[in-house]
Amino acid sequence: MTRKSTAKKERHQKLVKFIKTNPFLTDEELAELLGVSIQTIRLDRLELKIPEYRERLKYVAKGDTCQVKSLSYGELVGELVDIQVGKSGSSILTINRDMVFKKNKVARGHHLFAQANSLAVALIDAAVALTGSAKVTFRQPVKLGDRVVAEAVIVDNHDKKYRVSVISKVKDQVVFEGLFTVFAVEEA
Amino acid sequence: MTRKSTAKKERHQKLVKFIKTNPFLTDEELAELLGVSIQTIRLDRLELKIPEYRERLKYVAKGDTCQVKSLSYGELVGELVDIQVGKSGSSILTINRDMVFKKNKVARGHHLFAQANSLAVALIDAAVALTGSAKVTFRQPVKLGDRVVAEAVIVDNHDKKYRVSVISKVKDQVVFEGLFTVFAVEEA
DNA sequence: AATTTAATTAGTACCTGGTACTAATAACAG
DNA sequence: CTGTTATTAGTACCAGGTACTAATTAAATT
Repeated sequence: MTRKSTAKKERHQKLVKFIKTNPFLTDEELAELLGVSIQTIRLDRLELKIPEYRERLKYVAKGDTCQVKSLSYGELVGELVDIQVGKSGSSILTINRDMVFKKNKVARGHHLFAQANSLAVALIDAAVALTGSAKVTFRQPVKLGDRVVAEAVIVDNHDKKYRVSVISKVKDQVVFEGLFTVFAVEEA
Repeated sequence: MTRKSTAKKERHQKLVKFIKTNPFLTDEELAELLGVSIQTIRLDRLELKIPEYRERLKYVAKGDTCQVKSLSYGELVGELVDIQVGKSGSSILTINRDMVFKKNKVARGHHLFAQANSLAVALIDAAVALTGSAKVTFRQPVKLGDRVVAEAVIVDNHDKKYRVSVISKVKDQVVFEGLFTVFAVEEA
C-alpha cells in the first residue's frame, strides 16, 4: 500500500467538499451520503481534523455575528470623497444589513455618528486628533441601502481646539447634524 | 397576584435582553447571570418561547436571524452586564486593536458613543427605539485593552420621549458622559 | 495461497445541553 | 392559615457527538 487506499482518499475529498458546501450535515447524514458507517465518518473527520457538527455550527454562527457586533473598523467610517485638510471634507456611507435594526431596517444612530466623527477627526492637520465632545441630532431615520453623504467643515479653531460641523444627507434631505469639538494631539 | 410576580417579569425582560445581545449563552450561564436555578431558566424560556441554545445557534448560523421571536442579535455594542428594562442598565466593552488609532492606541470616540447609544436604546421598553439627539463628552482617552463599563439610567420620560444618561468608566475613572434623547417607536 | 497490514465496522462508557415530566418546597396574597 | 404561584430538585430520555477497545473485512506483500 502506498500510503492510503484510493477509496479512502476519494471519500475524504468528497467529505471535505460535502461539509464545505453544507456544514449543517451530521455524521449520520454524511454516512448515508457516502455509503459508509458512522464510525468511518468519525475516523475520517478525526484524520482530516474536521470538527463536529455543533462546533461547525458555532463557528459559522460566530462568523456571522462577530462582524455585526462591532462597528465598521478602519481609520474612516465610510468612503472618503473629498478632503481639504484643515478646512472641509466629505464622505459617503452606504447603509448595509449589519447597520440597521432588523425589525424596521432603520440605521442605528452610532453608525451615523461614527461616519461624522471619523470625518471630523480626519480634517484636523495633526498626527492625531481626539474628539472632546459632540452635540448631535438625528433628524430623519436612515434606512437600509441609503447612501449617506456627510459634509464636514471646520468652523472654528483656537490653538489645538477645533470645532467641526458635520451635516449628513440622504438625497439632499438632512438626516444628521453634529457639532464636534476636536483636539489636535502632538506626537513625540 | 395580578398576573405575574414582578420579579418574574423583570427576569423575563432581562432574559430576553441577554439572549438578544448574546445568543451563545447556555441555560447554565443564564442561570448564573440571573441568580436562579437552571430549571427556572428553562421554564422561563418555555413561557417566552425562546428556543434552546443549539436551536439559536442554528438560526444565527443560517442567517435566518430568527423566525420564532423577533430576537435581533448583535444589537448591543459591548457585553450586557445588567439591565432593568425601563430603568437602568450596564455593559462592558473591551477595547481591541480594531477600535484604536494605530498611532497612539487611543480608542476612537465613536466606539464609546456606540456602546453608550446602544445601551441607552436597549433600556427602552418598546419594540424599537431611535436616538433623536445626544450630547456627549469624552473626558479621558481610552486605551487599547481598557475595559469600559457604561452605566445608563433613564432620567426622564414623557410619553414616547426618554432621556437617558450614560456614564462610562475605566477603573472608576469617568471617560465618557452622554445624555441621549431616545424615542420609542411603536410597531404595527 | 497464506500472511500481514490497513481499513472499516461494532460496541461501550461518557459528555453537553438540552426536553418533558413529576414532585417537593418556598414565597406570598388574601 | 390556606390556596395559588413560583421555584427548585430529580428522573428518564434525546441528539450528536468524543474516546476508546475489539472484531471483522479488504487489500497488499511475501
